[in-house]
Amino acid sequence: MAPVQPSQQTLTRFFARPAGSKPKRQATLMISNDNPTTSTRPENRRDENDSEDVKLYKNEVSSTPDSVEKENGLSSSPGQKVVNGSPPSSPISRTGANHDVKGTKRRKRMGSRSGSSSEAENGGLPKKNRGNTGSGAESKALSDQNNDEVELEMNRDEATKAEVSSSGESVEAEASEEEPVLREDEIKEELPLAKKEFSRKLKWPPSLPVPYAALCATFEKIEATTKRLEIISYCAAFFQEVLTLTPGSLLQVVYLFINRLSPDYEGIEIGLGESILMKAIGECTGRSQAQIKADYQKTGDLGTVAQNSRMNQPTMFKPKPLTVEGVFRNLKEIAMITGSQSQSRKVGIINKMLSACQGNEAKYLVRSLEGKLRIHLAEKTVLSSLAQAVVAWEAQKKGKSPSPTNVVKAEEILRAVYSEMPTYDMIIPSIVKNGIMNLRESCALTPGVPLKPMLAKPTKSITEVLDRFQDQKYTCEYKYDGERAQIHFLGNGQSHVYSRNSEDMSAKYPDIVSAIERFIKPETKSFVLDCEAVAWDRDAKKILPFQVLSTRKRKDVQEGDIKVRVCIFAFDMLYANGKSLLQTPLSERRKLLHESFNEVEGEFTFAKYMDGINVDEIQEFLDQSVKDSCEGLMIKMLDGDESGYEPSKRSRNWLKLKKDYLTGVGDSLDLVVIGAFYGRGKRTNWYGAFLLACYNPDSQEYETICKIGTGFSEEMLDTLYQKLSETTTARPRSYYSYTQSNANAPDVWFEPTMVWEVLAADLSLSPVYRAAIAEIGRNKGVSLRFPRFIRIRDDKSPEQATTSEQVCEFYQRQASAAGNGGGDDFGEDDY
DNA sequence: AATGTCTGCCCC
DNA sequence: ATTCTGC
DNA sequence: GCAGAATGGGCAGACATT
Repeated sequence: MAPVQPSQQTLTRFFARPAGSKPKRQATLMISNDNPTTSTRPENRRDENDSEDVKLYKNEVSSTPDSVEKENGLSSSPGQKVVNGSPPSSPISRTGANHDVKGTKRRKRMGSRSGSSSEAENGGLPKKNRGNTGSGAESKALSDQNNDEVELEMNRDEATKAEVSSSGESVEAEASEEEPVLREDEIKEELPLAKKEFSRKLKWPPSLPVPYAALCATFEKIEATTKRLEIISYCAAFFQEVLTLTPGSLLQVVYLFINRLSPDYEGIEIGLGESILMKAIGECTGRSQAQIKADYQKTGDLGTVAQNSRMNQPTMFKPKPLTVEGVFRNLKEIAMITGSQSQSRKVGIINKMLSACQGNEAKYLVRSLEGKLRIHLAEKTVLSSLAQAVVAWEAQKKGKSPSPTNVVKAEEILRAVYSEMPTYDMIIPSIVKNGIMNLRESCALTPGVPLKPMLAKPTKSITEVLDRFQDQKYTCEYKYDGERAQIHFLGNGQSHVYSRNSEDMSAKYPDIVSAIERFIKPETKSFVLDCEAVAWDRDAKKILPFQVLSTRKRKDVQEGDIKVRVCIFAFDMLYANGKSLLQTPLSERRKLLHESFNEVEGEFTFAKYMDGINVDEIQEFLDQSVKDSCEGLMIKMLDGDESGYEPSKRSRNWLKLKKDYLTGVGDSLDLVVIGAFYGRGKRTNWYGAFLLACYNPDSQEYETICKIGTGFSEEMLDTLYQKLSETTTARPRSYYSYTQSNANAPDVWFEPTMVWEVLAADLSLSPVYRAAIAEIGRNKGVSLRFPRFIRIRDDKSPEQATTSEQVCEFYQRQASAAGNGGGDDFGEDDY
């Protein structure tokens, strides 16, 4: 909400870096090994990276020699052992390091958890940590002094002000309109200051290509904090710089920030993942796959692996520094390569880029290729930042200061426009040309461009639903278990089907595309519908499970070859005959929907619904929905301001109620932990997921049933690592039944010691898991859909875990509950 | 031609 | 998909 | 409550390998 944020919060509140964030862990690691002074290295490290980047393009792209010498001096200053932004590769053994990290982390965590109840006795640990990390702020100031004395003065100045403004911030965020004066101040003073910091470090000559290093330096800054306002300020400052110096590159810059190559519906994909990336890194650096893999395990980040191993390859010629344009072009080229040898050609391009990387560029390049930037910044934040940057830029052109009112307005406009037309290819040129305030005129909801679908919040009980909707009018609809389908009809006879993620599925559903006109009443000329496409058995005239739908072909589907038929269940209408209906209340949208189409059984029907009902009726409707092969209910506000269609918002205006959300209702199993996978990102140095099994008393074997990776608090993950790492075995026990050929094998195997309660939405027939494989009798085991951890069952031994027979019963019961008459009868041909 | 591996703003 | 976490 | 980032099963497709 707050349109402008004091960037200098960084300086005064550095110590408040949240627990569990990556930098914190690094700091913690070092605290445990070094004295307090050296524990400030992470801050130094970042500064140093910055200076490296500055050197990069100041020396090689252009020539503003101003602070280069000073910064060189800083880079070579003693005591800065971390050169390339990696955590210090600790001399102690991995195990030892883990113990230190986890020990410290755990104490801190528990301390902060119990903080309110026993502040006095536990407060010491977190405070100690804070103190140590907090000295980062001092050290930051110190290095800035080396760096640039003038800025030090500014920082101190800012720091004082930040104390004031940040203390008023929480109040202001909630009552944003009451203090416009303060905001005005902030705008005038602080935005330019944030900008100034970047100008000094990240300037490039006007109209020359944007150095990739400048973008990566911004990523680095962003990654170092979790404060959203701070992130936005870095992001916005960089965008503004791009607008000022090289406006033509803003589109590519934004694409790199959101880690995409084009609008989703164009379907341009990088088409390479972890495996090939590891191969590329190995090839480029002359290191073995085993080494790469070990590094990956240790750092939890392929980007860091690439950055650390990059230097090993001697280069004869110093490659030209990377530019945003060049990197973007190469990424797109990689995405376009297809056919035989395509993978090695992709690797070739990657290697060329990697050897041109300097400083932290390799890290972010690899993360871009992976498709995960992991810097706590994604679409929504980029949107806010973009709005701020544009307002500041537009004001700057007129020699004025940006007004906070305009910032708020611009953010609103941009958000609304983006959700209706999520296409930066249209939005950014329009902004640059016509200004952000006029954006609505050029970009609005248009059939042919998919909009972000409205999402629903999970609800834990019927009571919660009633609490939310109180005495207001609401409606309950069946939640069908299929695939979201946004159907567009352009009026020229053309139609398209888009998925929940705005992928163009028209090629997967030629049957829908050709049939849609039969369902339209004559007066309906153009529309956008929100629907669920559900697998449909035409003979039995009933809904088929999601697993059947997913076997449909996706490409080059000929209508005659279609094996899995679908029925469309329409539940909303977003656009009709040239008019957007997003602001229209649901009751009217639904009325319009029903007036505009004819139902055809088994092909096109309206979602079943029931309006304005009480608890018992909801319960009954919920049960009925499950009997009718649905997942549960959607509950939606029917009238008033809150009943509009809000694209991309998982708003409280739509709730979803599924039987497994209700405590004590879903399928709950007690399963044995027999293996684990190392975690990545924020789960580095922990297990990120586990392999579970049920028990078969007949064979006395543990049969794998699923992996599990959600439902754990960080504290629990820590505990689990400590407990389970002591039960590892070199090989799987002989009495474990699992699929061997598969790459599904865990990183570590355990002895069977622990039982967990696990919740699932459904049971599925699995190609890889072995649970109840004999009982089912189709040479397929059973697995769980949407498994999540509930709790440890200390009261159960592994032999008391859920048995294969019980798993089989669960599976059969589910099939009959769905009205399948005692056994599911789908897909028998396959077994 | 059969089989194996990897990938997906995949779908959920 | 579900879930947890910092803001 | 939002936004982001961990993680699940399982499918068709695309390539690589045999």
